[in-house]
Amino acid sequence: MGEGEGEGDKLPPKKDEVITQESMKSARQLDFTHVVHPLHSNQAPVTSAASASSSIPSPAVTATPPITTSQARPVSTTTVATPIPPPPQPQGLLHVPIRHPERKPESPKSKPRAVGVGETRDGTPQKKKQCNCKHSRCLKLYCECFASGTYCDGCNCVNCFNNVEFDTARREAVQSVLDRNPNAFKPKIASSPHGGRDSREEVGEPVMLGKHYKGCHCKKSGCLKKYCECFQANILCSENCKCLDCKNFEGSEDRQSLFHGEHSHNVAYLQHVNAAITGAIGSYGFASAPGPKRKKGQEFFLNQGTKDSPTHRLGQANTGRTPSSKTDSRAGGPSKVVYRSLLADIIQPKNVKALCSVLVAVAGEAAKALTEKRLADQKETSVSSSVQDQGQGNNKGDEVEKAASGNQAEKSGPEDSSSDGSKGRSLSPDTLALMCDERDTMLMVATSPNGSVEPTSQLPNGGQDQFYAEQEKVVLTKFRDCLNQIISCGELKESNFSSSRMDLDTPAHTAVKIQPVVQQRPVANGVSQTIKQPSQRTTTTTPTPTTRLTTTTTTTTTPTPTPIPTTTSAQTQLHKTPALSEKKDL
DNA sequence: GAGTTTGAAACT
DNA sequence: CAGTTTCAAACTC
Repeated sequence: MGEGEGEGDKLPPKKDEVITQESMKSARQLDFTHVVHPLHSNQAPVTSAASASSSIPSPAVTATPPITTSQARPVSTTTVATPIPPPPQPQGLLHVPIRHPERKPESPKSKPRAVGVGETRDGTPQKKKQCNCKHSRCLKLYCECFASGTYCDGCNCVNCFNNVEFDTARREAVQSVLDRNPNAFKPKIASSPHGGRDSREEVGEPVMLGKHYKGCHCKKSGCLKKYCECFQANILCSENCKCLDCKNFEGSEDRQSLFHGEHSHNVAYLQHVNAAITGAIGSYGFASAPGPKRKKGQEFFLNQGTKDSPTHRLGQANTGRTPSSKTDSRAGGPSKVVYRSLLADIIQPKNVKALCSVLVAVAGEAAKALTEKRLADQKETSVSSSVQDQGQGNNKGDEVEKAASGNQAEKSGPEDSSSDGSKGRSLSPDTLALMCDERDTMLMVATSPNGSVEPTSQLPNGGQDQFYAEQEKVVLTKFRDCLNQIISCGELKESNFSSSRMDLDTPAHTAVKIQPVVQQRPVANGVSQTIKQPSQRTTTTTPTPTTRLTTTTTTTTTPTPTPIPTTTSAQTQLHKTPALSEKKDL
């Protein structure tokens, strides 16, 4: 192969790519009118208009995360600004997973590809894969960008037609593809036929996603490599698949060893764990969303990367895996492992944000209080020193303080300190860690007129570390309290879940019953507690806690319970915690 | 980074 | 619809 690539004129337009201006309809027209979406029922519940547009391969209307959300970013390529005026579309369309999500999770072992940054539905930055097409002009489904309905953006492709300049050709290609397969631009991974995952998740029901509507046809990969679309999408092979020697089924030892065995420390696994935890704070971790792209994510996952969507991967527990021959032959192993925290429906991103705000506010308060205290101490010190020893250096008070601090030896001077602080320690580490969106707020607090809260400018160097230490202590204490509240929340939910399971322990709820548990070990800081497993019928898969998880492992990853505490009530519960309610006071 | 393998997409 | 070819990603070395 390889012949004929190069300049576009060398590529004779194939019969399905000949551009006929007269007959050509706009991409939107094409996509909105004649495409039938039998799979729509498997997608997230959106309006009919949204469903129609969800298949539109034009970036202007696909509303895939990378396109729709990246406009705030300084992306300079032409693909971001779409010349096509986007048709009116429901907001819900923005949440339609990107097409071909199974392609998106970045393999930890794959080559480092040039990537752009997209965002998942919740705004989490996520890598957008970029194609390397050479012969398809990015106008065939071979091209991931084209297949996902997006323009190529910063890709490494050659002779790319998948951009604004060649929009006409692109539209024609779209039409051609749609003629062949009206579902070509639909997500190939169907969620539960019973409804969208969103609605299910809102009621706390386990999100069962993932069924390749065409199925894979793998022969040699055992469906345990990313060649397999199912595997890549973190889903199990289904009865739709026509694969040979499939190992991507529940209970597969190969598959389990891949995820939980000797590879338990690899990046993919960590992505799984992280995705699970991400889910605990409200992210869907939909791998696909290139997402999930936790996507993907991550990349589920895992992302993604991202095999970053455990829930996604395990999504077939009660969906579509109808008792087909394939299912029957494979089932029998342990039930599916759903990495989903009890807190998944409790902790929402806004809660995290609120927590950050609270902590930042606490930091500010602490800084203020400490500053006042310090100034008072300094007054006393200076007075006493002047009385007792006027002949000695006028820095003695500072020296004493330095000695008390015990860690200021290498301070070179106020300027250095200030500059150092601006680079590294102008804010305490915990504050920095919390400052994601609160940076402005924090700066405002720090520089408030009466506030004397700005330690860098108002405190002598000698006490800075101690100052920060004290501030840190206050903040971390508050953070610990908040985490304890969250843990209590989860325990409450868990206990409700456990009790309710007894009620639900009927054959009709078998799928729920068999969900196993992932139990997080308590973390070293002693804050978290060992969470009892609600079910003993489950296989315990204990992800190895990593340093990356140090903070978040204070929450427990447990199976998704039945919807006992609804999201609303759970959130209310969370908001009742002193820590979060304190924000109002502040 | 180059070459190979793989399976989906495209084609016949 | 089945078989073959093309293609690009995944993977290996």
